[in-house]
Amino acid sequence: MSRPQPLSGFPELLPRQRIVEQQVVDHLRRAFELHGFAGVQTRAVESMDQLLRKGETSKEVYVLRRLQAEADSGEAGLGLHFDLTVPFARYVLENAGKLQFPFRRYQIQPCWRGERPQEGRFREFWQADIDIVDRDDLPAHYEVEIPLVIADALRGLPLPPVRMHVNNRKLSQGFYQGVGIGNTEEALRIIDKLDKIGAEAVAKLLIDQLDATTEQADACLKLAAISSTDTSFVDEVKALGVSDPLLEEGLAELAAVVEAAATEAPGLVVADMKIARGLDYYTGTVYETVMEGYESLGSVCSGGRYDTLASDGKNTYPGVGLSIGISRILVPLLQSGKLTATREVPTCVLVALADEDGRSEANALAQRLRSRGVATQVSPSAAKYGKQIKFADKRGIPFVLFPGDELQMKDIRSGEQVPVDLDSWEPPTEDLHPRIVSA
RNA sequence: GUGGUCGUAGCUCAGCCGGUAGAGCGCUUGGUUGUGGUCCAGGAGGUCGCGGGUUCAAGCCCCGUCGAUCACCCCA
Repeated sequence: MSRPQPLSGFPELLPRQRIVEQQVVDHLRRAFELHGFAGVQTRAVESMDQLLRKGETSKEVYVLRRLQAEADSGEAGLGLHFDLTVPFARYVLENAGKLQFPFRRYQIQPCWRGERPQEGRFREFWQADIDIVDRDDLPAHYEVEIPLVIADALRGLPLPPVRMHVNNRKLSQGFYQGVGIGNTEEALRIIDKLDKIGAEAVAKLLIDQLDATTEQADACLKLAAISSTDTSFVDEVKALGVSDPLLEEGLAELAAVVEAAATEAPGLVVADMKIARGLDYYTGTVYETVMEGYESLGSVCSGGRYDTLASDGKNTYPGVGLSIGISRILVPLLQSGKLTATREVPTCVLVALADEDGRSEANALAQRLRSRGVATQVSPSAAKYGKQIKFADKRGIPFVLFPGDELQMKDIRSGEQVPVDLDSWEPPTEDLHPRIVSA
């Protein structure tokens, strides 16, 4: 068979699926802009040292190579970006003099990682990222605002409900140092495995790798077990009897996030003390989001606060951000048929053709509709009307316009056909553009 | 990157102990001489993912490869 096969991890959508993706992107973009975020695009490519700057986190980076390059040419190594946060940090430093701070931006672009693909996990995928960065100091209220923007953006999309698990690294690390554990970063990484390997294995790791006592490990696990949809977690943590200034700070910041979310986006956020995040540049609030019924996909929207990701030595630009995994969310829903579009073309009206001589007249009719924003195309041939209707039906085009002395518009779903005044006719709002529908 | 499972028509799948392929849906033509969807009758479409091997004979067995998926890893 000479038919080309797909490339592993590089999903391509059919027109009907792409319509869904486009509308999701449009919706997110509108929502971000309503919150005052400016759009930014960065190049696909970053220098390797930039990409690996923050990373012992051995990300699988796709490296760029020129075909004609000399084997030993000392070219600056280039690679495709694996997220939008690292390029953005670079962008902020590069343009710091031209940006106004605090700077809020959204960025919706593909990312690449050379990992082994799985369901919801690809080598090329789209992320929608929002961040707010400031110079030197970033007020904590932005850690409250960012998840609310995401909640607002996700609202109105026909997706399964999501729940955002939130923690604060100050809280966890403060707690760990409060109980006397030295390497709090490593403790976080170990706690992060809790869901996967279980409490006993985590305790063993804490004891073996960090020389924690049984009591210390036990305290860490007790902390990790705490979660609540309101601020009651604060008392639960305090009841563990650990005191530490950093812990207090983290508790207050997390309480602020949870409290605001509980009123502005009820049901969205849950404080969850076992959320740690593997990435090491997070310094405050951290977020992970799961989609109901699709927990196996992992987090579909993650992020957090980073104080030192962008720093040129003189100035630091602390920020907080969240990335929506557009491909991770959409591709599984599209492939399983849970999500689709009302049609596979933008066309709202098909102008039927009685005979080929009528084509220029039909073109003129189509243009009158287009001038008022109604997507219209003319029938490909003057086949029997039954065939022309079928042409529209197969694509999901809702209306067929019949030419003649009296113009008639047929809604091919209901079969209803009525005379129309073309210069005043408009389709029902829900038919003007394709819509996303969940099955 | 490591390991497991799977790969037959556009789609979903059947195919016995190896004997050179079948169904449903879809597509197409006609019944229906400009109005589709239902119904009826016909038709087209497969080098069995690809390459090699074993065999008189391979969709079926073996090896490799590509793709899908799962676990590890990591994360959107």
